[in-house]
Amino acid sequence: MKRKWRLLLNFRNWRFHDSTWLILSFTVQTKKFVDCFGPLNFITGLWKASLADHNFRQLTKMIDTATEAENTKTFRCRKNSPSVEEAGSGGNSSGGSALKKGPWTSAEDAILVDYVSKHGEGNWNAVQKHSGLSRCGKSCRLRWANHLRPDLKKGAFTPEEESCIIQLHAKMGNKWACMAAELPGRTDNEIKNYWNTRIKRLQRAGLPIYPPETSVQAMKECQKSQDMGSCREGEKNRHDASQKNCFDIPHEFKTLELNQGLLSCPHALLDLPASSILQKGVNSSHSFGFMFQAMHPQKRLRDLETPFCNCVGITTDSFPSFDPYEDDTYGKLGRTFWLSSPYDADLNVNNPSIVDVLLGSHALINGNSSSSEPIVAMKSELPSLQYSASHGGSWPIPPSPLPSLESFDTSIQTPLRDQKQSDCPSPRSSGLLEAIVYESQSLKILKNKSCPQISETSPMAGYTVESLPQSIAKWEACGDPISPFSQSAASVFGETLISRSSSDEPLSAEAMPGYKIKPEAVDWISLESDEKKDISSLQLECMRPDVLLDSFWFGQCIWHNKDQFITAMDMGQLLGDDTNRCN
DNA sequence: AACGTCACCAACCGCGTATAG
DNA sequence: TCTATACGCGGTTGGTGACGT
Repeated sequence: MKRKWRLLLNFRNWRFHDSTWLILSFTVQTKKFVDCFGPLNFITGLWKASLADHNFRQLTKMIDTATEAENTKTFRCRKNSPSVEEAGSGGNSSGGSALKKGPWTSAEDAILVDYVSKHGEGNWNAVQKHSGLSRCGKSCRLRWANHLRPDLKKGAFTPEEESCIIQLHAKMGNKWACMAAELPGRTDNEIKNYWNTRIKRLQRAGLPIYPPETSVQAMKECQKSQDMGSCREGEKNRHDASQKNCFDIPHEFKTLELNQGLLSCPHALLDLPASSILQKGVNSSHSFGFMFQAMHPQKRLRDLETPFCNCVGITTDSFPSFDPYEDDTYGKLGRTFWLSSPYDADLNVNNPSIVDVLLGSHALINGNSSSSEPIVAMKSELPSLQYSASHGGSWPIPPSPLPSLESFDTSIQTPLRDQKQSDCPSPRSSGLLEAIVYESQSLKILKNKSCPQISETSPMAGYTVESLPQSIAKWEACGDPISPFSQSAASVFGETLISRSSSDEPLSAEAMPGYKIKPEAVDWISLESDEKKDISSLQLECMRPDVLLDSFWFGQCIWHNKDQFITAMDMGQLLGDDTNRCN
């Protein structure tokens, strides 16, 4: 039995090395194990089979006692890799040399609650020292703030809260903490998670992030403050405010301020800031709410037919009204999809100026972008297929390969509008390129037109109710698989964002955190010679049925790192033996 | 039943800021 | 003024269960 513990010990130490981490990349469901070892992943089935609960603690105790010296040595070795150290810390080491990570146990919660009730909040690093919790102060604070605080409100957000969050986000942007302050009992993390989830949902559905009412309201507030002179007080002040007063106006709205002319043109609010998409990425919660979410292919069109009618009913005097919070995702597409796709080519053909206006984007003028926005990510999300595909069609061809976004401001100013478009404007590309093209057009327009002019020349007022649906119908009738509807920018973005990491870049250890392919020979070398013998001798037993069964579970290990096969088998052997013993 | 996908959530990490020495 | 430390915030990751295929 002693030998087995030693083998397990070796295994435990091994896990502290990056190269062996994968060995333990299994799911743990045995709570006791988690409680004792922390988030150390293990093989549930094997563990359950091999160790009864009653001797579980005994096992861990033995391991800790017997390996104290080795652990000390190991920790010293791991000192250069804090993350690994923390990740590997079982949480039961004494002296605070290792901090536990991962899910909190009820026991830890109790300790923390007890500590805070006695000492109050704050001084979180002292918690570890005085309470014996093997958690860093950061973790303690987070746990308390997000879960243990007595004033926390549990459960799903109420519709009122959701409404509030949307409005707050329209005003504040990603100031989660500030938003949480406005929502008693809710945490910034909660709100953030909610928002991110919601954003994903809306983007998948191709719906605007903000309901129009919220957007308009935020803009009104902005304009109001502008009228009061506060806006004009300077961007500097506003920037300061964004840092301090928690009532920052998202720069999308700031941009609107910059385009004062547009503010006087309500329908200009219908702008699609495709550039904001491009600048920020679709995951950006700062992405402007008015953004036309590109429609998904035909199947969505039917759902949207009615809303399109609603959409075209928009006049310069009114916005379509609806209850933006009727459901959580504006799931009733028909109700909420109040703006048409900007990639409706027929729109462009038949009513080019409509597109001009629809796409005329204040965001284009917005050279600023939140520091928190994933610009870089967005840059890399540009699907290369878009450009190459565009060559084959009559869609406006960019004068150069799809520019990087560093130069995007320049590229979108390219007067592509002057380029002749064919009568059959089916783009041979998906939405992103159109977005770029359209944005370039609209930028030029915005640069050349003042807002009143836009207002006067706006086709919105003269836009017929039939036009949009008809345009869509044409696309549907054409059945053009590569029509703008067949692959929208949004879908491209979304899909690309989701899949990119696995498809766009060659896999490498660096690109795959946690997947350190190269084994560390030191693990094996560092074993005592008698331990090697143990392992070697155990290999001879590998043909035993129970061992084979166990080894099956280590398939991942074998696959990822065949050099560590022995260790995996060793572990399987160990557990197999334990099974025998316990049974 | 197995598998894949997605939504949700908890927790971690890095960075910036505030504060004390 | 500089440095170290504590804290807070926002972005991101990883686990898990539900659901669909």
